[in-house]
Amino acid sequence: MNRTTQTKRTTIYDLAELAGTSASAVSAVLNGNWKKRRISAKLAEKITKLAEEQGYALNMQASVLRRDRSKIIGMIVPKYDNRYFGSIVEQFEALARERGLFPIITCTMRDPALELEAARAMLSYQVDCLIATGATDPDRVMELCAAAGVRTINLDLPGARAPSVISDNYGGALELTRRVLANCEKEYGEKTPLLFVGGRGTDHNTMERVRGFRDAHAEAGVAVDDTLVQTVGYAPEKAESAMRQLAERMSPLPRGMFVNSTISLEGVMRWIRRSGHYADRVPQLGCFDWDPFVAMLGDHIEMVRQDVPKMLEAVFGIIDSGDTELTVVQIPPIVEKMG
Amino acid sequence: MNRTTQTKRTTIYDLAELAGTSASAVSAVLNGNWKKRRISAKLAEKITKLAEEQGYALNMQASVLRRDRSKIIGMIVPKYDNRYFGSIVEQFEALARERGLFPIITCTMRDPALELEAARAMLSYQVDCLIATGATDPDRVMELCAAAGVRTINLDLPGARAPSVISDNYGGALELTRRVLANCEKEYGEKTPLLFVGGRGTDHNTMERVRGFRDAHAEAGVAVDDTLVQTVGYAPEKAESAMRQLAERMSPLPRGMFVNSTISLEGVMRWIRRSGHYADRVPQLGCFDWDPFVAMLGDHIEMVRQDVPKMLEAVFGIIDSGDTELTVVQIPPIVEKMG
DNA sequence: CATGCTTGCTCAATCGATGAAGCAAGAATT
DNA sequence: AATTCTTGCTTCATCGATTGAGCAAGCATG
Repeated sequence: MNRTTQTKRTTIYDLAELAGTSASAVSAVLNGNWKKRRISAKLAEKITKLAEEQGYALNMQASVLRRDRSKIIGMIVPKYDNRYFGSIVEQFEALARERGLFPIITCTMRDPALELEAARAMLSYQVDCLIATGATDPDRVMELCAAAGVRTINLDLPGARAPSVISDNYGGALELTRRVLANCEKEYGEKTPLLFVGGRGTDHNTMERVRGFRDAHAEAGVAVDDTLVQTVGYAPEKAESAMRQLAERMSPLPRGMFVNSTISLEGVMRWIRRSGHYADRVPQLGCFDWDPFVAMLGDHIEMVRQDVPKMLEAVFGIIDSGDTELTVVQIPPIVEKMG
Repeated sequence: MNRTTQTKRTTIYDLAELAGTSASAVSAVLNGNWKKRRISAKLAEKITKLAEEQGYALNMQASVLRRDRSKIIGMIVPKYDNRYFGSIVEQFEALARERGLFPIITCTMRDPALELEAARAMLSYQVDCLIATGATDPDRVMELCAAAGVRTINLDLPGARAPSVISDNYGGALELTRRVLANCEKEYGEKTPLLFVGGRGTDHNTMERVRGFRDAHAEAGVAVDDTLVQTVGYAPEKAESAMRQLAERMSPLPRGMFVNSTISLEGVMRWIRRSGHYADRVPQLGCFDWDPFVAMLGDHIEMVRQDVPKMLEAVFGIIDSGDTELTVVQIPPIVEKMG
């Protein structure tokens, strides 16, 4: 049968027959430990050449089944619609590959049920390790994995039962709020409280950012009413409708805002443009997360950029060291200069 | 040993022993064809309950090894740093999961070598089908896959040897150019040629877009000099330096531009802001690709949004039908209204 | 010349799931 | 009573790679 139209793939048994040797020798040569198995260089070369000629490709399913470690590393991630998660995934793939690990990623659309289903699927594929990024219920994921003897690391959002790598949300929010407050004062000559929009009131990051937001206000001697904290979810639509409702109940609207993610900012900006509420004077904005085009939107926006390279180095640092301590590593985000 | 601290995973043999039955029966029950195998409902229920209790998870490596089809579907994708590829990946995952397929995705960073390496890795994992998205050398990928009897579908960029689903690049570019030309005329009262920036001069999409760009100019009776077509690559830095160099050689600069992707636009916008060249009057822009924040950048930007949902429906349509015809399906992109 | 060591391999069990083939017990048919 | 059919399982080979154990030939040592 012609090699290019074959339907059966070449296996080590095929190569063994062609080389007039055993499958065992072929396996040893192709997975690199032929020296340890005392295969002669001559035979090794012959087999290698044959494998190349025949377009042999290892069957990972068979290989993983036999080995104790799969060298597959999984990640679940909420969405691919923003630069933050996009760069997390890019970095993750690069660092995994560097270590000879095969990365598989699943996007959960922020759906807790999908999160667990995805984790289960990854366990079925025998991942050695699972990174839960921005998981709504990291501890539940961790539990599933623990039952299968698979380690977990939380990224972006911390969990109580596995090592976590997150941004210094409090610190970033504190600094961001300070800057926006300062911009407001410069622009309007008075100290007024900002509005906090976006994020889930129940997630750790949002709570920490709200804490930073409040503390920066306290520092400046500005009181923050509870209605000014609108943790209505991340989706643009939710931020948009929160703004709409707020505008009905409050006048004048706050001079500035702390928007919790670019994705919420999308909704806020849409509302600002459509409603015309800030037509006379643009609000001073702060956004927790970075996007190149947001940075170009004007000189009234400050941004915090989470330090994705450092975060992923920390994650792989934990993986490499085999650490299982329940540490929470906090990586300082970068507060971008305006303009 | 306690179930929660175990290191060995539960297998069908463990369940068989606990249920006092055979592994074969357990397998039949758990993969759903116990009716066909004439297992009694009573035993089925018992096994199902046991599996649940023991937190049994199928070992996919073993299962795939035995079956003829893996139900794994692969995709290679250039980058995750823009909305277009982000939504492609999100849609891909969703549609794959809908069909009971397990999606694995690899990002190639636009590196041709990584592209092939990634394809090889996916073949090792026995993918049933591989989607090559925006591949620099789709035919080489296709060749690799064909040798393993795996079907390929090209997405975004067409290949000569596998079915392809792409945008109607010519039509989109034609309409986009028309609009930007019209905006320029409205704004400046005269018909002048636009600048085309970004993309690779060798890739099909860019060539088609340039063709649309030229034809729209011809329609309007405007001549396009070759120096006005700067297909210098997609990266922001490349677009930026192309602008810098152009500004040294050309004065006045074009009134408007056709920017070939948001990622190139990032560089163009950066240059515009830094150089101050368009400080007096902003250029009229057209961008082939959509981004929510770009849409907010001002009323001088027109955008073409590729119809990702339709494109992926087309891809899965081909997969579902088992088609192998060398068709190129062209999906019309959506030309967004300004503002 | 017997013994032990080294070199260069092969054999066969194994990983976990799958499914064709087969078998035993009871029910239905002739 | 003998036969066929049906039900409800079990047995066992198989997928492809891995690896501990073992074996034969060649060489060195006492």
